[in-house]
Amino acid sequence: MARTIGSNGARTAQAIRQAGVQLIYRHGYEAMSLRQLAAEVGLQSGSLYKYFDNKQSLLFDIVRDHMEDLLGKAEADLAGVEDPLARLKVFCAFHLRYHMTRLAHVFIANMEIRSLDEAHRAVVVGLRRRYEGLLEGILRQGAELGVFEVREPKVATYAIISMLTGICMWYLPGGRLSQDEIVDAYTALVIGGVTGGTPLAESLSAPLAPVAAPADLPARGKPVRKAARA
Amino acid sequence: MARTIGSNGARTAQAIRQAGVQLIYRHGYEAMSLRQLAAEVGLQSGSLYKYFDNKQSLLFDIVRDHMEDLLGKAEADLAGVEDPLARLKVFCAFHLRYHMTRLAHVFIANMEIRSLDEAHRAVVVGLRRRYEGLLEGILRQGAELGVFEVREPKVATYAIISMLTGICMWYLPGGRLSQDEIVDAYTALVIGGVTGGTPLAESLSAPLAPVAAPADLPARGKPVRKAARA
Amino acid sequence: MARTIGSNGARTAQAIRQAGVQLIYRHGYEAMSLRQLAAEVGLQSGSLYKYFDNKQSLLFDIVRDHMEDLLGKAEADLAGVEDPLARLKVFCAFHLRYHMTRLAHVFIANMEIRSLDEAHRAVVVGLRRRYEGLLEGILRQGAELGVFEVREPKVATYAIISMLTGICMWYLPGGRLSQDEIVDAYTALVIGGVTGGTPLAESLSAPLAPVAAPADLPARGKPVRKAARA
Amino acid sequence: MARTIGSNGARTAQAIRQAGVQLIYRHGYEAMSLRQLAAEVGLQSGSLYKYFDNKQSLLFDIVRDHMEDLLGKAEADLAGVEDPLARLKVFCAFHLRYHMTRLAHVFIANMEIRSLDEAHRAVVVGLRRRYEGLLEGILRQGAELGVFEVREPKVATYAIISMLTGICMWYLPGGRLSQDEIVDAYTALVIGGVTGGTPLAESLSAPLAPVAAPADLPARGKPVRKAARA
DNA sequence: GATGAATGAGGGTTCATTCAT
DNA sequence: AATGAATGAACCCTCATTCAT
Repeated sequence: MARTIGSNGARTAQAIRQAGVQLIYRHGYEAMSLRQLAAEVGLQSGSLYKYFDNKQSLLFDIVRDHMEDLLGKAEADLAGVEDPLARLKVFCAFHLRYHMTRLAHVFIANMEIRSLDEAHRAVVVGLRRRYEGLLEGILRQGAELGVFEVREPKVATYAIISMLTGICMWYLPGGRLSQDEIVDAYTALVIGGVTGGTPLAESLSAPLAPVAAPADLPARGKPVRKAARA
Repeated sequence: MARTIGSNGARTAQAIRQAGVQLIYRHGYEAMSLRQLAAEVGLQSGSLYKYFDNKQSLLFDIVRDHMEDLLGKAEADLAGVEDPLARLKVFCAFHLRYHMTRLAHVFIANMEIRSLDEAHRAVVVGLRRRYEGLLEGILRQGAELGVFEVREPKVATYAIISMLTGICMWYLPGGRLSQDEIVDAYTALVIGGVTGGTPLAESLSAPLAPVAAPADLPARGKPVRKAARA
Repeated sequence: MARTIGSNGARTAQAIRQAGVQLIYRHGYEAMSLRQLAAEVGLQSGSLYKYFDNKQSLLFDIVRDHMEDLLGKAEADLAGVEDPLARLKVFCAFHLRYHMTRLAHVFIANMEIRSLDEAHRAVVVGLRRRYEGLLEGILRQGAELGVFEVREPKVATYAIISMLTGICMWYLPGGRLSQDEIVDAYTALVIGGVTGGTPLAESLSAPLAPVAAPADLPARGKPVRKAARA
Repeated sequence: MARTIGSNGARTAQAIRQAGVQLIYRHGYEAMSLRQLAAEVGLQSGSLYKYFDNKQSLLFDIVRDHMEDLLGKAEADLAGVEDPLARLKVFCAFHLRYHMTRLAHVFIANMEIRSLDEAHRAVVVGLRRRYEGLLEGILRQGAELGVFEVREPKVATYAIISMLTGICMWYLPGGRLSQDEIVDAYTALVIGGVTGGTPLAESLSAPLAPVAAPADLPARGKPVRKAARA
């Protein structure tokens, strides 16, 4: 019944993960050095490699685990709710609360996708697609049932998720507004947006002049002479 | 009327700026190396220093110039429009078109603020505040006149700007939808959101269980042992 | 009793210090590159940073340690000697022997103070002041007791120390003269100087025309456009 | 009788020389950059090459000209003075006044010999030898005539020159002491030293323990793997 | 499970110098 | 006489990573 000393390993692994999340959150993946991380958990930097294969996989693990957690919890919250409007409210509330509770993870998952290499990014993008699919499904269902007025469910999905996720750019626990108030404020915007507030008489954008394209926007995706990531 | 063979300062400066924008857009500021940038414009990396003081100031110049341009053009577009609803439509259309036309600049300005050092970041954040102020003013004015139903103008401002700005995460020129269609879709969401679609019976978030806080979210702002940016 | 193959931290640290002293001695601090130093001890240049924080601190460590050693040993040699003349002889002998034995350190400590940054220089200058204080104390004591004839003890201190230290500009072990002979020769000059040889009839310098100041000597301390040292 | 505009060139050359002296004096030859120098005289750095072949030759010109000036003026001052004691006084006074008047040149000539390449250094060392020869001649002459008591004229020469030259390490115009007072103080030390003050009973250094040689002083002149300067 | 010495590549940056204009 | 664009080499330094112990 003796407690194995070795269980230390699991604790260290957890400490690394937590410190990694905080460091990436605060400085960015590229700007975080493994020396910093090691110092944070009281190790030599070389010792970190007992706990991950390389810096990249640390990021991937964090982001993947986060996305799976997000997806799983969202599905759990939506389970059993049938009505599209109710489902949308549940989704909004879940998304907001989750983001307010896990600022760091969420921030990383949104900002550091670019730092993932091809293969890892594909996995994460896939998970993200599935998560977006939840909302898109709700919007399509509601549109079919006539309760939502959404012309472009795909666009609306991106728009709503961007809006809700934006909370992690300004929210700080202990601010003036309670989480409930924030959820209400955001949800009102979403519900209003998809149930059509004041009807729009005609094309809103017609009379406006287009913005001229600047010179420095050549064909996107043009390859760089040397790959940025070895 | 002799044409200079290779060296034309102004042209080189412009080429550096454009290549810099593209490289930062595609790889991120931290991940872009000045050797890469120099290669892109056909120079030695040391020669770049004829055109900027250091890597940081290149980023700052790009972001500052962009923000001032954005702010100036927004104000120009709004000039003379009085009605809050009309102003809101103008704002949405302007913001979206601008973002669709300057994906790279916009993306950088949103993603790389973190890479700016203290002093530079303050300047950019100030410009951003002023830009947000435009929208917040519109929302407050509309709320006072009773045409908008917005409980928390600050939150609504953040929410709407996040939503509109999110377009630079997915939009690619030449897609299925025209810029007009995209503007319409987004604008409908915004207008609906602030004019209140279907009224919300009661607090929307009440019945939902709060998300448990994860272990790895200690007090934010905890100092890192060694500053990431010297 | 296993012998480590290659890596022995303490030994490497010592090797770096020694090679650093030699390289700075021979080429000067500014002219010595860390690549050179690394090559000298069989390392990659980056590996040196396990052993010091930066090039500047390597220099500082060398100079500070040297000055403390010098000061400590001088005080030890003088301990218990009371008579000013005897103390002066001890000081001369100590200083000369020390300098003949540690040419490189001494040379560095005298030539590279300028390469130390503000804070480090202050420390070293402080140590140097204390060392000079030893000699000045001896001269003042001797003057009070009437055994020395020294009008300006401060000037005499600088003069004597310059004279004695100058040995590191020409001395090479194995030369024609033994260390004893050299010590005797220098000490005779010092003792004669402060005990007053042939009395000086009148002001020695009066009849001589002053040297005209050259044009290139404006007010000293005029600031340089850009600081040499960041 | 019109003033040629081109005479500007000579003025610029002079300005460069003066600024160069000041910059090298204050920062050291290695630490001075040609950009700094160019800025000081209001030129582009490339334009400096109209006035010298390279950085090295700028230093050489400064040092050589200074040494020749020093030597010439010393010889002039000594001309016609026959008596060794008088000659010694003249030498001391000349040397001190010259050094107090040309701090920058003198400092450079003493500190930057190491920065001269082989061939240039040889020239300067030759001039320095000739200058030392003046003093050595005086000492030998005085010793032969019995007015000086100098066992090792070579050592005494080095010692005295080091002592006198040391003034440029601390002297600042406008200090407490006049140049006359300083000259007197130093000259008294020199004259006393060579005319033998209190006779030294026996070998002064005999009873003192030798200083142990440190480990970091291998054979001097050991070549460096790579030449410091290309 | 962890150390600590070391690597090798690459980072941003500065420099003396060249040369067409 | 001077500019200003550019070079190419070298600088100090940091990094992720490896591995014998």
